[in-house]
Amino acid sequence: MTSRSTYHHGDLRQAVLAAALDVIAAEGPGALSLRDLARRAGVSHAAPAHHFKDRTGLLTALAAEGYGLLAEALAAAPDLRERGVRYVRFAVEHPAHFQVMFQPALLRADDPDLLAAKERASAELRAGVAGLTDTGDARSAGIAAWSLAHGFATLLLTHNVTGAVGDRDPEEYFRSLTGLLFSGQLPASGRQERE
Amino acid sequence: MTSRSTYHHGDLRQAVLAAALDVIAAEGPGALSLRDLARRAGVSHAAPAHHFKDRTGLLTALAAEGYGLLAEALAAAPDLRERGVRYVRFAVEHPAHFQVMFQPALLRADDPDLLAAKERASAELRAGVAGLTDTGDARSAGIAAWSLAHGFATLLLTHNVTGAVGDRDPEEYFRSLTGLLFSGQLPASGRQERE
DNA sequence: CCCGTATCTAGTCATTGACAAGTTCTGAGT
DNA sequence: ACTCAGAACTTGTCAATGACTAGATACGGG
Repeated sequence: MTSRSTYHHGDLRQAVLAAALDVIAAEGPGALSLRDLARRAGVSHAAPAHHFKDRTGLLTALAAEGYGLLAEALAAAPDLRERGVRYVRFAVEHPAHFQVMFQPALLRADDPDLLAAKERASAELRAGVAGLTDTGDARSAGIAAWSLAHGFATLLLTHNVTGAVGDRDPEEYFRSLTGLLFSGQLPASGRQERE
Repeated sequence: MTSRSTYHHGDLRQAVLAAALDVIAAEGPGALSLRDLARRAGVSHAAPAHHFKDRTGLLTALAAEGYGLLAEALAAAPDLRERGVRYVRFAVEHPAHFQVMFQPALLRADDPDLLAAKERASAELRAGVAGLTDTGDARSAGIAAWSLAHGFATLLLTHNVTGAVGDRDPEEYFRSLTGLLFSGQLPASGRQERE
């Protein structure tokens, strides 16, 4: 990709997005440099700006893409637990997207594409608890489930549970976690001594 | 703080840390600039570097401070649920610390102070599930509880549950979430239709 | 074939992080 | 009280970056 015979790159937008994902996954969003991405794509230093306006624009495009992928990943899940598993799988398979999606400070919050994609993903999340309305507060139930999946995914990506998960498949581990929770093994309100 | 009669600032380290917390809470870690912090403290542009080596050093110091504060906040909680509530409270009251603590890419992972503080906080987290060993896998139970609290805290700080929480106290809302979970209101494995 | 426009290049400026070298102050030891 | 080693801070500098502007090139509809 370093040399290029034609004046036009052909698919610079996708090339930059792909390179950005690599950089973010490896070194985080802070290490992202438009000029570096331009070099990787073999174009001049200002070329990426034409597609994304600025750094924030690029990150916003990535986040929107991420929400779209998440919506796809969650679609047609058989039940709530499986939806959680897919949420975790998404985070593991798309760590760069996931990171950017949940750092509002990096994004243009009012971007139309971002809002639309976010709404699609949000609808999928809500669909996961749509059938639980009569057993309690569906919205709260959804937030509880989302918190569990999101927290596990985040801790996973920040290397805070690597020891416990070990060689096990993270998705499988998460499945067992949900089993643990809903079987009542965790007496959250039970008193206990300070060790 | 803009003018200063003495050659030495007196407490530049603390001044820079405090200013950094303001910036991060308002605009995220990416907006952090050592030179800007120097200006706010009324010192020359290179003064902060003497205390923190570089940008990563500053962020690492903040993260270490954060883990110390978290360990304090969790200490002597009466039960697991209350420990979760305090975890959420910590995130709400120290959003800048919380953000930095869970972005490994920003930190020097092998920093001794960071590791020590992290270990203290980790010990407090483990203590929360120390009494549950006979009811199941204590480590997994701990990770489940941590995931729930961490996920809710993260979603809260990223403005992803503001609508649901509304005017309610986030801590109180989280308390009710744990109640929902452990009362078996959430049939995670129950089949359900696609809406 | 022509021209409007999308795509990309080249040049520039202010800002930043990092480093080096020099200056001012503090305080421990005698 | 004196010295001096080192901590705290300043000044100067360099390469890299984001953002902007103006201009060159190529594509595609009419």
